[in-house]
Amino acid sequence: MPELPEVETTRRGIAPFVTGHVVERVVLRRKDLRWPIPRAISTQLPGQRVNAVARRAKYLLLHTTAGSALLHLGMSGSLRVVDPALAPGQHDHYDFVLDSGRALRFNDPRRFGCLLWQAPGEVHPLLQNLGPEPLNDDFDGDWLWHTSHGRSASVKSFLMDQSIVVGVGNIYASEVLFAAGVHPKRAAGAVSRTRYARIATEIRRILDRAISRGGTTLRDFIAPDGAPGYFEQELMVYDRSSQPCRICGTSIRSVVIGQRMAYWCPRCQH
DNA sequence: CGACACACCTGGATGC
DNA sequence: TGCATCCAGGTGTGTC
Repeated sequence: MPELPEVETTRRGIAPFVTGHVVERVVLRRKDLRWPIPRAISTQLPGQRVNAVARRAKYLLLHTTAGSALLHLGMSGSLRVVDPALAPGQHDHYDFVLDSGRALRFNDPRRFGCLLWQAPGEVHPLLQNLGPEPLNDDFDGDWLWHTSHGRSASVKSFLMDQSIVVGVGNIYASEVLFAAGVHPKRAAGAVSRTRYARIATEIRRILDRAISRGGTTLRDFIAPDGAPGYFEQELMVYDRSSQPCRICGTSIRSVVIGQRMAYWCPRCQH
């Protein structure tokens, strides 16, 4: 489900209810999600005050002085702030019960998400091989251009590789390449420096815009307050197979690239 | 290293 | 209505 805009929407939604509060209790209704939930979540986290709710790539971090809880939403995960007395649903896998009398509750039908622990001063292995944050200043077209040198894989797969740049998933990869006028199947190493500058600009613009719209809701994404994301209304190509291009009217096409569906306009993209 | 297929899991949509 | 099939926003792992 969530790409960077949905994770950032989630972060902003929970932060006011979590930051500065003590996690009084952790309720685990399963012992594992994608991976086993480490003991530290039960032994270290309770009693700790959350100093900040941060995001790195598509991971959320709840920082405390004892360490940080590392959360990933996977494909179908979502977080909500609830009354802990509210009966949990079938896929509500854990709660962090706060001293405010509220609870942060995680729901994830497919269980591709994870809940892990990062000790103070350490960087979790899952965070060690990540590329730059696309909304930070150290990311630009020249980084993409240099990194793409000699790569034969498609530019769409390249942009979705989290070691190249983080946060761009299947929806926004198609949207970015449409906006930049680049065919998704083009070899990453065959895209010009000028065109990468445009791609970098569009990544920033589209992710920013999607965040301001509360993300994209296609099937089941909800913000912590229960609101859907409104960027779906602004999608130019994603999930619009055989519908007219919003720019030129040509029928939008789809093709599988790297096991994922890609969408593009045959007239606007080359 | 890079490229790629596969795995994990459930639920909704579709087709017969 | 029931059942089979396919598809879905992510990403680590194994193989070549």
